[in-house]
Amino acid sequence: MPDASNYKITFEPELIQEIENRGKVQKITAGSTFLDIGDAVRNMPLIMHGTIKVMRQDEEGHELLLYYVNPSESCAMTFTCCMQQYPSEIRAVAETDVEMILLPISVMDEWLVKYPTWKAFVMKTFKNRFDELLRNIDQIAFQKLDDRLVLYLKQISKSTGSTLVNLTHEQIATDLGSSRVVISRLLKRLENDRRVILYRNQIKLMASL
DNA sequence: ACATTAAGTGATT
DNA sequence: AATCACTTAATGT
Repeated sequence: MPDASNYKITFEPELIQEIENRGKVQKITAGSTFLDIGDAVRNMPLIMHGTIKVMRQDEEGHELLLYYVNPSESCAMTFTCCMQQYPSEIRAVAETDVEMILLPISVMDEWLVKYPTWKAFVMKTFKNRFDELLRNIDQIAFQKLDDRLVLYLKQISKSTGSTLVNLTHEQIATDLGSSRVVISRLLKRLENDRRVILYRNQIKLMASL
């Protein structure tokens, strides 16, 4: 039986019970795609451990990082897709090894009226994601790429709890929807300003960042 | 020693 | 800021 105790603060005991009764545990390994663009959404994931990376892709196959889904969260996009059975607009890839509880989408409607905390949870994930997307739009529209890069690096280091970021310039570029050359140049400038130190496959963030 | 992959750089659009 | 073309550096076999 799944253990939903992660969510004790969020949900009332009866709801925790229901989640544990009706949910199934699924583990996915780092790097595997758990939902691709066009796939049908059949389950509502509740993340227990790990991080899922949600991204979008344009016609030429360029990827753009949308957001991360962390433990005690669910994906706002799956709400919108699964309620009306629309195919997924996004791709979700396990950033780390991930453990989650899958809930049948049929419980959505039912719980929405039955459990106030469930409704609050759904609304909160919507609001959080919406706020974040707005911020991202601001960034893309109004901010220069170097600011975005700095923010990106800070976010990574915050979520890994380390000042060492183990990514290639190439990977960063695809996340930010840019090209490797550009990222390399920006990073070089940051290094000249003593805000980072560059290694192969690794970037050390300095306190001055 | 050689091949492969990551990163650096000038020139062009 | 993106792309091309090329160089240099690091790493694996």
